[in-house]
Amino acid sequence: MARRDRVGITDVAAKAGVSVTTVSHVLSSRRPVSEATRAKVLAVIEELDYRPNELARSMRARRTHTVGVIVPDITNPFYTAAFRGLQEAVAPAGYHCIVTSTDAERSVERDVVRQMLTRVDGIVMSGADKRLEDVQPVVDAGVPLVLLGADLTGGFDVVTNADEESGAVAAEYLVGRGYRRIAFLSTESEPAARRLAGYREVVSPPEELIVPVAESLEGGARGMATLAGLAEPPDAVICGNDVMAIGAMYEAADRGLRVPDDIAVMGFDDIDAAALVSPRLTTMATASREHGQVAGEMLLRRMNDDGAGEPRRVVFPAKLIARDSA
Amino acid sequence: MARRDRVGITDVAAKAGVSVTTVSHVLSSRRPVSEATRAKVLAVIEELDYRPNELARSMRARRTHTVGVIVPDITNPFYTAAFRGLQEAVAPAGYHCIVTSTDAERSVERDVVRQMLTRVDGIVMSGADKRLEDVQPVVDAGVPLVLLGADLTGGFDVVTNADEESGAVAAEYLVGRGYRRIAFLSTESEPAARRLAGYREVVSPPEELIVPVAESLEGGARGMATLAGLAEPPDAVICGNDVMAIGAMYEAADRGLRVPDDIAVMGFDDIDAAALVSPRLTTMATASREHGQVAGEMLLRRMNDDGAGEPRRVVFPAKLIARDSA
DNA sequence: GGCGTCACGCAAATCGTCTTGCGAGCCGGT
DNA sequence: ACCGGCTCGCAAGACGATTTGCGTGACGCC
Repeated sequence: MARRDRVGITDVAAKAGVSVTTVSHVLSSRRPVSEATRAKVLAVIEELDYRPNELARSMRARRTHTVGVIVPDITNPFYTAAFRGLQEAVAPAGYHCIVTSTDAERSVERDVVRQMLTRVDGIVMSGADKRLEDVQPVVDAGVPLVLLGADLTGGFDVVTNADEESGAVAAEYLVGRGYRRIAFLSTESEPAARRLAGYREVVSPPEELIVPVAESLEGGARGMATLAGLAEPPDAVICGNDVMAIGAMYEAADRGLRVPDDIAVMGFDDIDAAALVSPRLTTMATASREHGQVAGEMLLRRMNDDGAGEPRRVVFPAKLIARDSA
Repeated sequence: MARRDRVGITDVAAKAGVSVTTVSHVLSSRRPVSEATRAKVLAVIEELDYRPNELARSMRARRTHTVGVIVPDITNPFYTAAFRGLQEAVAPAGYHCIVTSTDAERSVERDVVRQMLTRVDGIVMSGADKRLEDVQPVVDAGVPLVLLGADLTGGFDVVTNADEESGAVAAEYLVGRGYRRIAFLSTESEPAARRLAGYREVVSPPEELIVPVAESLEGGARGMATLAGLAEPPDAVICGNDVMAIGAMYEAADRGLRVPDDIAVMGFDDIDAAALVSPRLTTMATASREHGQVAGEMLLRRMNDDGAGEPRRVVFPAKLIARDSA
């Protein structure tokens, strides 16, 4: 590929008429350098557009100024926003991010982690269905780790969402608005299960009002159909996430049901589309960006202020976004 | 941080009772090794969970198996999907991705590029408003580059979208459906300008039908308001992107205008919400994921099959997603 | 016994930078 | 003339692996 011969520290030294030692010391301030030579060296560095080879530096210093980020699906807005926040937190400290989307494949994830271990200073793993065995290799390697969106306990920090509380808040909100028969469209995913649990604590519903569906637009629609067919249909429904909620609203519209007059609909996540559908969807937001930000800050601490210390756990509180659908 | 003492190649050699040379050779197959010792070495590697230090390897080999990705905003679904495609293309070849979201800040971008140059084998830069001067440093450094979403010419590959054609196709579609007065809500952005140009070639509209607005939900709404107030209002409107189109539909609904009966609405991008609003939005899709995939493949070629050769240019054709709003 | 092949070890060089002990000039002060 | 500070050069060692020329036993074959 004939990568153009990079200018090295020796080139700078030669051109500036000093030794590499001195150039290095100008850069690191590890030894005093006279103002005159410092200026000279900096001028040459500027002129030659010299950038120290980060690889060599990393090798010597045993730190790469890089953090590894593992997400199940970067296409999912939650992870995207979290990554954004994470980067905002670590970039000012000079850290880059290696990102890998694993499709939630455990084998892929394992390989990626192994590869990463020798090239990053810390790792952020995300995904609601993480197990201890998935993250153990990182802990064993002594690499700082922050878990995002899952809630495990081990030698690492955790930042997650108050899903259960969130489910409860949603239910309470509906109760407060006067709804009496509140249904829940649930799925098998971890967060949905916790949201369901929170809802249960508030309303103790008859089992027929809890309908398991697929985590999709169609799933939501089918759930709404099932509920509408009940002998005694609900007057409100909480859906495992916003996409399902939107699907449910469609089905309601198809059946001539008015939202929220005939049936109220709530979702979770506050995706972009939630504010764009009509009626605008009332939902429980997740502070995804803040998740990432906090994860980044925690990781920085572990990587710099020398990471020992108790594992920490940050849980983001539920946040209601009241709009028109409930 | 007391990173646990990593096992090195010497540890493996010692435990296997062979020399580092041999261990290295079973890994690289650069010299023949007897089946017996190869097995022994591999067993020890497994047992010790040895992973060669990628940094040292990269340094020696002068290649990092890492590509740098620069996007204006990773939160934007277009770039997210493109990144997904990119990763799908390069991961099988053993490449990682360093991703940085620059907020389209030129200064940030410049710094990031400089940092990246010493640690990646290739770079993908994206953003519609790239200028030659932004990418020149990469070319100068002799690092393979692929530009995504912008259309410049230089010593690098380009993959972009047929925005102009896309605008023309949208206009033709409306004409074909019998619409006669077709308006356009435009913004200052590059892609929007090209889409507008395509539309102009098809309909040669009176100037009053081209209304410049802000690139947002509100912008779309205001644009619709303006058009509705015209002495002779349009019967269709093409919006610079889907978000504006959705805003326009809202305003139409507020004014009692039925879409598409009273006025048809089209957008660009095919964002998630486009399929979720009602009526479902007819729009021109961008094959974002494919953009990334192709970019990845092009970059791989440059990095491996030894990159010389004519710069290549891939333009994705327009793709109409016909739904209910037009 | 001579010779060729195999399989492997040894040791040195490389990648580009940082770190450090040991001096060596130089200058000013006494 | 001596001494203490400064400023800087020299040279060697690390970081952890890859690569290679040169040997050297072992073994088999003629």
